[in-house]
Amino acid sequence: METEQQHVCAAAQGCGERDNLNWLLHRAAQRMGAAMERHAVEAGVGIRGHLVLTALLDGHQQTQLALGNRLGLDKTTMTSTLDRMEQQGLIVRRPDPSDRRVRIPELTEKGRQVQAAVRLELELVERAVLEGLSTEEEAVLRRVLLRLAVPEESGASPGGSCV
Amino acid sequence: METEQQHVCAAAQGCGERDNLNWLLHRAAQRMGAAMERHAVEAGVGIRGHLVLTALLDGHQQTQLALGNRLGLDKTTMTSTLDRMEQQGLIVRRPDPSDRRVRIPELTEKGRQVQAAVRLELELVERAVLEGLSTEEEAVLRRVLLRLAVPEESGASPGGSCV
DNA sequence: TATTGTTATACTCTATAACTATA
DNA sequence: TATAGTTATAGAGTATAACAATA
Repeated sequence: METEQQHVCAAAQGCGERDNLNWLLHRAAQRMGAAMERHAVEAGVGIRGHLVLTALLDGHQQTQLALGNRLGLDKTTMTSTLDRMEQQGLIVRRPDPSDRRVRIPELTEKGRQVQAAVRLELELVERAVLEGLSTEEEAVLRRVLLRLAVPEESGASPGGSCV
Repeated sequence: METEQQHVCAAAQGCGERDNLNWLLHRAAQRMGAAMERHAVEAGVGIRGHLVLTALLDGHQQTQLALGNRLGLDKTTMTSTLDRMEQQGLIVRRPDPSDRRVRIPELTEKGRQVQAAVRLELELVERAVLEGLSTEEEAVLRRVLLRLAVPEESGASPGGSCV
């Protein structure tokens, strides 16, 4: 019916959703999240749980609140997520002697193993999704997304790497 | 306590969430969506509604199902979204004489006005978010995100533009 | 009085299934 | 029998507020 030119995009103001950066971000996140969730759950934890496991990997001791702020999780979300992970034996909550209000989440050996296993699965998904991109394109993507996701720190660490 | 080198990122496998492409996408989408939602709601419709309005702008007549597939919305989500928009007088559902099962959503004049007003607001947000990026960086971002968000079409329309 | 963490509550988004009316 | 759309329901994700223990 409209093979000729397929409409010239309504008043030169873009074609709709494809020019909508917010939509692009949400769709991309939705698709990638769904693909990863499938693989992660088979390996014993959701992507939310894996995110927390990975954040705990570096050995920094931090309160639940600090961990939530770092990952963009509400403290109530943090509680329920850690509840499930503690039941699964992936983490423990260690009380802090210097401040008896706080609890420091820490990886268990099982948590470390599950993190590593899931990480391999997720890397495969990520690699498949990024296939065909040049090294530079991927670098730009990561750098810009980091700016959008963690705005205040992008200027603080100009080197780009995490040291 | 650890000013020296701030930990060398746990076994060279990345610093955690900042190397997690899925997390970057979700955080970026979450932050941008929140910023846009605030501005959009003041102008009379949510970002979800504005997305639908914009998709209807081009005048293509399409069923609710087709519209939902295009935007990545479930048909049940589509129904409730259109319900609200029809109550607000932003769209009408026109029955299709050739197939009396389907209903074709169409913009009203008010819908067109609200779309334009909200669009101006959202463009300001988008511009603020992208501030500081080079033209090329923004182009790469949009192109790559489009590939992740709408994979099958990225190869079908090599020109990049939407004609 | 302020803060950490928990619980309760609610609202949105998403997905599934059941239902209708058409085809 | 299959499809478009609606409705009902349930599950996550997210946010707010109230609360207990502690600072």
